[in-house]
Amino acid sequence: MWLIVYRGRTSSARECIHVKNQDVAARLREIADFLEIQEVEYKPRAYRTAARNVESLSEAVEDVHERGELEEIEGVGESIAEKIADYLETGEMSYYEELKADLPIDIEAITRVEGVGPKTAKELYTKLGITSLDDLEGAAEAGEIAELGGFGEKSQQNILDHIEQAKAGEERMLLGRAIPIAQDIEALLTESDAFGRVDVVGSFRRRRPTVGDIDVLGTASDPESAMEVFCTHDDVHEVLARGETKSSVVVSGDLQVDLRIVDQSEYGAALVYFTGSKDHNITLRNRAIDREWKLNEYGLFDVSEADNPQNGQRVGERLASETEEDVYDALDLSWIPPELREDTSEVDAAAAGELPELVDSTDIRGDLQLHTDYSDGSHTVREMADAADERGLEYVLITDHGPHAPIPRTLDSETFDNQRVVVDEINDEGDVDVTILLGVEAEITDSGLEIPEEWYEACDLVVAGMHGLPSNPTEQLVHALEKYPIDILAHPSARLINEREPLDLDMDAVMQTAADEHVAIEINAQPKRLDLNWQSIKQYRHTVSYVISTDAHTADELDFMHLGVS
DNA sequence: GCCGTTTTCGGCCCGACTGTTTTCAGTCG
Repeated sequence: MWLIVYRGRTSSARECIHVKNQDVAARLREIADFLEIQEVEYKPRAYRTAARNVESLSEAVEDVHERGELEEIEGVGESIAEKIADYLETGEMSYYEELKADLPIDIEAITRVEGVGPKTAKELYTKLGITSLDDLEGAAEAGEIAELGGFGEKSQQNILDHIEQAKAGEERMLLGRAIPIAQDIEALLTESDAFGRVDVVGSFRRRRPTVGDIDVLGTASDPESAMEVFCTHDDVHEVLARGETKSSVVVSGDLQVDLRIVDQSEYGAALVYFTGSKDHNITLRNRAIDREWKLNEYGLFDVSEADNPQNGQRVGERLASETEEDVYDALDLSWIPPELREDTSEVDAAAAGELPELVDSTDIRGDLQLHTDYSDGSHTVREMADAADERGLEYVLITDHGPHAPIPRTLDSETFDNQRVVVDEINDEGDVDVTILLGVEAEITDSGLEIPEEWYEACDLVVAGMHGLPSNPTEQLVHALEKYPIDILAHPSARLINEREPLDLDMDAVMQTAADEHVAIEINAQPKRLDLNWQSIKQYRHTVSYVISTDAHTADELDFMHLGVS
């Protein structure tokens, strides 16, 4: 058991995963940096792989440790497992502390500066005694860095340009916020004569809940003029790099956008490569290597006859590259939807022809959580009904907040009865082609579900959710699910991406109770929630039933549905 | 330091861009 802590922007940067997992991952990454400085071979990569896999665990690393299964984590062997155990048991990782004692610099912060890596950090420490971001800023402002051999004015200016960003920490942008920006860029490039095909790839195409940057792939008959369009359009705040085939710019909202221009005949291989994830790509590449082939962004090549397969981009006989389907097919795999390319056994499933059929936006018939001006929504029941009708929904469930929700205005017996009348009227009039169901979002408190007994009968469905931060959330949730006639558990982990860590829940217990009590689990489509998270959705998909709801508080928010679907 | 439907030893993904080099190391994705 540990406390959920808030440590400002830096620690809340990534998609909310268990804090301790992130702490362990951060230590392992710093170890990798220190080893890289010492020019140790291969170990840094091993530590980084372990860090990434610890960070993306869907459960607390402490729980894994308690079961004695740390070595079951991909990329964690005997040695790294010992170090993790050391940290979990003592609060310190002695190996890390030793390395840090030898080189007492804030490696994590300093390498956050764009363009500054471990080697540079070491150099700056040895020659100027720089140990922190403040030291670094001071030295750059004093012009000391440009004086160093191997550095120049540009290196120094680069540090000054990016130090504020490094101080602020890394904040990943919500997918919901990135979508309009990415669509604008895509439209701008597509409409330009310089570009042929244009696709937004990377974590955006995989529809991760947050994106670190926007990766764009394109074709162009004249790459130079295409780069000109990309690097000089109105919204470009800074050009980080500009080459013949690859450029990076920063646009509004401090969002980095990378463009890669490739040949039309190699577009499929590039799509695969730049859609990722990194681990998915490595798995694909290893599959190619097993066959004496080579996979890169230019294609899939048979290098069994090649003299020097490492040498060059297009070595050997080309097997595939034009479309994604060609590349996957050549590797004896069915085409894998981008959302699944996270290296969570999708490659094995594709090899066995057992990929699941994914839910699509066109499968969505209704929306089972939305709010009106009876509580904290902006629009009336009638307005929400019209909006749902416009979007072709067959049914919606109105779920205004019940008593004890931590908001100024909640339903009471009088307003609830009144809302029932309004809903019945709209249904009876029949001038909207959508069935309006009436429910409530009942607050789960330490006393249970405190809504009037008669509401259970009056509601078509009861949604229950937790908005506070109790010390024993698992107990409260399990108790509520067992004792009350709840139909849907809303946003189970209560996370708010970049703002609030998920509740420290025994998710196995919650999901099993929900299954036993026939309670559906909500996939909340609000950009900040996307809760239940995708890892857990996959983990419990054979245990519970899911509903996807927008939790709309305005008519426009009904359009969030696609985020929940993703 | 990790890992193995050819290995418990011998490999480890791969290429673009920048700045400062006079041929390449460092960084990034």
